[in-house]
Amino acid sequence: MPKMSDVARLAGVSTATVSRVLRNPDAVKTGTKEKVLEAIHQLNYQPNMLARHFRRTETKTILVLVPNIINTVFAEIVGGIEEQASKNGYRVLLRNTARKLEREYGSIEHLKQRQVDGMIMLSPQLDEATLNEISSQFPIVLATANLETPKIPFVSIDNVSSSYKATEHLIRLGHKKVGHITGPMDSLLSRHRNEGYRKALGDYGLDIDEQLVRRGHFSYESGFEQMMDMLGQNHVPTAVFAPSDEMAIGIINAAKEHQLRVPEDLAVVGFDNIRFASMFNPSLTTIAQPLFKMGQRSMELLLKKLNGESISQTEHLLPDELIIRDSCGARKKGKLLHN
Amino acid sequence: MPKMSDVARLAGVSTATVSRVLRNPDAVKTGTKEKVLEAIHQLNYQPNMLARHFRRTETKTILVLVPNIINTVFAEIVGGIEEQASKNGYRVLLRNTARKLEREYGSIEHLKQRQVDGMIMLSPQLDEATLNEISSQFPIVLATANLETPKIPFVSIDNVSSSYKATEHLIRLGHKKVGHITGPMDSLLSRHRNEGYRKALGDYGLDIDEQLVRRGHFSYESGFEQMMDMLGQNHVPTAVFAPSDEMAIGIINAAKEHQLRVPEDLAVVGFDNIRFASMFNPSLTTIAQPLFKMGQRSMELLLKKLNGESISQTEHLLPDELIIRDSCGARKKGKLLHN
DNA sequence: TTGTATGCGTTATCAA
DNA sequence: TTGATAACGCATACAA
Repeated sequence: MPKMSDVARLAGVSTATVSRVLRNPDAVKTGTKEKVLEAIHQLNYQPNMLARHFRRTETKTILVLVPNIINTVFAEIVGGIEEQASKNGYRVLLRNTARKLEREYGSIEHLKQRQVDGMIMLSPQLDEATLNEISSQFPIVLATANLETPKIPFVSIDNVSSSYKATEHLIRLGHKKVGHITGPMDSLLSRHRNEGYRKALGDYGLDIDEQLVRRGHFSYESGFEQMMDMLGQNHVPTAVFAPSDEMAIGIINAAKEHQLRVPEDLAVVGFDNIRFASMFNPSLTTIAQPLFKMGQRSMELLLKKLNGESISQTEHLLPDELIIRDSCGARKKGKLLHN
Repeated sequence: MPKMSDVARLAGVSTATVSRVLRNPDAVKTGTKEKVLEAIHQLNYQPNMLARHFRRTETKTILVLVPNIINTVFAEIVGGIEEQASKNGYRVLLRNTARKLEREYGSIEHLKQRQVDGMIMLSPQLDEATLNEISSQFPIVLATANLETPKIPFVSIDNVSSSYKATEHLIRLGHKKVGHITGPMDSLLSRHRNEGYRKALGDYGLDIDEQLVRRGHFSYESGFEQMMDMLGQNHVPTAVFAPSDEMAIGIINAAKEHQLRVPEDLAVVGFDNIRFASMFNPSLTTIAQPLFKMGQRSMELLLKKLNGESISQTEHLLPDELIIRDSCGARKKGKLLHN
């Protein structure tokens, strides 16, 4: 492997000049520059990035902390981050936390050891105080995370209003008994989605029937189980809002087990608009989060931090959208009205 | 940030000793070791990894090249790689090629510049000659890839036999007109799956009806479109083998559009056993690839290469499994038989 | 078992 | 505009 000094010798200049040609070409006379470039080409020289990183104490690498890479929601965000990062000469280091708190803590070591220049945390579980502490020392950005008192830039959607919108949609379709299976309540995001649901019911003068509100954790299984249980009671909803599409599918499959038709006997609205939402039968009415864009935006914010630019705003709520498909019954209703 | 010399001073030893405590503790007397560790603790010293990497010309980082991170198949393999990597002190750098050949080429620069110690390529598109060329210079391993003349370690399943198994299953259920929608035929993997399909038909004395063999590219859309087209003809299969679950779902939805019942009117077998396969209606009979394990194994092989161990075998075919669910009709048949 | 001294390849400072 | 040279922080060969 040729090194800078080899290039310098061949070009008849000093290593300093070679370095300049690479990093600050305008500071070198055209003639010398050409000689150097020619030598670089001839030797097929590649700078030793390890030396450069060491010398400059920067890695051009960012760390992305993912609770679960197999989850398509996170995978899509990572896609957006990766795209924006490589566009700007940054590389993406991936770390799966498997939702283990100690792994989130562990990632701080990476930053301290200067292994990465910054970090994006997807749905972090660390408490705000700790996050603020980290953020005061290193460039970090959060995604699909909300903060009670935002001091760190984060990218999300407005989970309260989106859930409101989803629930309202069901209410407007005439449902009085709208149930909800929540995400884990230690997550602010879940609490927000729960809040939006309750607010909508309240605004439309509907009482909240706590028997129709169950606790789950975003998964298919929890949706299926909670719904099976609910349908085992004599007290049954005509519509359910689920905080994830996976859960919505679990709910629908539970309904099918009980010989209920969806949407005729039970209307369901999900959340995320995963790829399979449109392939499922019935296709899911759901809230679409702009996941890829959220990834891009997170990286943009991190780039600003890395470049020392100031970020005026910490809260970056991207627009979500209610996608109306078949699971809520709106389309069938529409057809009936037009017949 | 305290450095090694700070620790050395505080502990009253030389930097060499501190370095030894960190990297080769057995070479240091217990007493000194304790002094040093105490100093490290007191100063909250973290080694500067950039310096270490530079000095040792290794990064403890590997590159994973992914055709598409949003695809759950790849995401799951990456999960396995990540798990095995972090278990062994390696970090995973992710690079999305978006199936662009130039990005695969570009990744070679990463290796040349010593930015990573090795690379795992998922379903690479580069030709074997180029791959061999890279492999002769750098530690690389391939996953979900097969090679005509294996010179590089790769992890895969036996795509011929698995497809044979899937097709055979349909034939044994009594189907004579078994169709197949292929993946892209420039991929050896697709050709293998096609080969298994043809072999099964041949072995069971069934003629291959080329009208029932269509070309697709693994996607839902291609499955849907090709099946819609096939069902538009007067010449229709009673069973179809699809080389991906997404495609199988597309096929099933196309069948539903044509008022066909699955599996009664059309039996379908997919491939991959994605998470959604069991949630879909009907649940998919499919070939399960041990994706997470394949990721782990790939990393294990790369670790061997990185440690200079010899790899006796280049071909690592992991066992796949035919998962029988509802889309093929075997369960219903079984029920009938027992009634 | 420990310390001394040197170098890894690049970049930044300073002087020319 | 260029060159000489000194770092950057750690690891190792060699000496003690």
